[in-house]
Amino acid sequence: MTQQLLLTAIDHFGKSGFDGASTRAIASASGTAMSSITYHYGGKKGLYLAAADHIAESLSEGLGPILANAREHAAAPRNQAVETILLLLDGMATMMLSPASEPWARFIIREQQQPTEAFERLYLGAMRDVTETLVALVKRARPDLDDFEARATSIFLHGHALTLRAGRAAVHRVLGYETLDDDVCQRLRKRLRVHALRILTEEEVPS
Amino acid sequence: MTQQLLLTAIDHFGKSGFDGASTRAIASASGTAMSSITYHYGGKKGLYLAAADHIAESLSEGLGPILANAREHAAAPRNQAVETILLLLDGMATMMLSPASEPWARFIIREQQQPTEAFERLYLGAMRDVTETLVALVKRARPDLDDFEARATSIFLHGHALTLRAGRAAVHRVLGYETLDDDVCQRLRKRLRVHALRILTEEEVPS
DNA sequence: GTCTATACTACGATAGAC
DNA sequence: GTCTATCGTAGTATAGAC
Repeated sequence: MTQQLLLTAIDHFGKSGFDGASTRAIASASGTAMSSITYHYGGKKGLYLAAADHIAESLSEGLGPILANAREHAAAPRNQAVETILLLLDGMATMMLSPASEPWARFIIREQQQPTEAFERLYLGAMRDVTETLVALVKRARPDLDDFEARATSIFLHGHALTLRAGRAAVHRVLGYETLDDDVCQRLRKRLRVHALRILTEEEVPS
Repeated sequence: MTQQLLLTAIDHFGKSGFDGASTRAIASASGTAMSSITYHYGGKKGLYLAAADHIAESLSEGLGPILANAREHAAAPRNQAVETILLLLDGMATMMLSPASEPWARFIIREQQQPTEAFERLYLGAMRDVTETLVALVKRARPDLDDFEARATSIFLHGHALTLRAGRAAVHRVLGYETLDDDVCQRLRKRLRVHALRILTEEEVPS
């Protein structure tokens, strides 16, 4: 039951924000009484933070295999580092394109605009692993970049995947599709791969 | 007074969403009575839509000169098209990095996750001009791409600027800065330019 | 542990004074 | 055009039955 309460909470908080979501509605949609939120989580804020923790856990689990693989190649030779980054980015893009990510991505994006204690938990619990792994790989793939440039590059690479969620409504409009079917998703991922490859390939030094 | 009401509304709706924001708080922060919202906008929903319209107008005005320049170069030769795109992207990045964009960007990002009638107004009133101009320029810069590829490329290029707002909290963490000063912003824009340039340069065909 | 009942606060809308 | 006053509704929290 507490599991269902968490899933419903992520959905409602993501859609309406902390203030906009109502504990009555969350409890009702979870098939229980509102007072069970008080019993299990101590109140609305406790439920909100528990929802953030649950997202962090799911995220870590979802990217777990890819992240483990990426960490193994943290000291890999350059071409292998590039390929590892492409794999990681494709995993992130696949998540962002999946309908399953809609509820928790909404929650995270909302927290990004106005971070609270919940963002701290999201970042330390799951996001930091991803970003720091990505930065390490970028440094491996592009040893010519300094620390800032490598971090900025990581942000923009990560941003390719993020855009597919954060700008979803615009993506639909620009492509002219009301839904993104498997074929479209695959073509978007292909394009993302091409972009990343070009960004990760060191510039030829002109004579 | 109705101007102040709109600005406050954008801020409150952006932060708390439609449900979470309260007309009492908006009116109070604007130095007027709640009933003036009913008088001027017919109610909470009317104020929300008026806020979206106001954002669309501001956005159009803000990017106006750059967009006008971009449209002039819609049929420009390739190198010029690339340079025009870089200019447009830099303008968008500068907006996204500016503290002034925080309130309305929050509003738009929220609408992107769960579009309502307000997104329709934002898109048709301002965003479509930007995206369609960008798509036309990308086709000019990369005639080797088909329609879908050009649109996907436009989305990801646009995404570079979007990421600076939508993932702002993560940007702070990854870079290790609590605020983005002028120097950091300039280096981020420089990096964005490098990425865009690489993406817009046609691949050499390997023998 | 899960429910119902209730206390208290804040919401949006509206009527009416000025 | 802007204010105050008020109505009905819905919010969170809490107490207490079972």
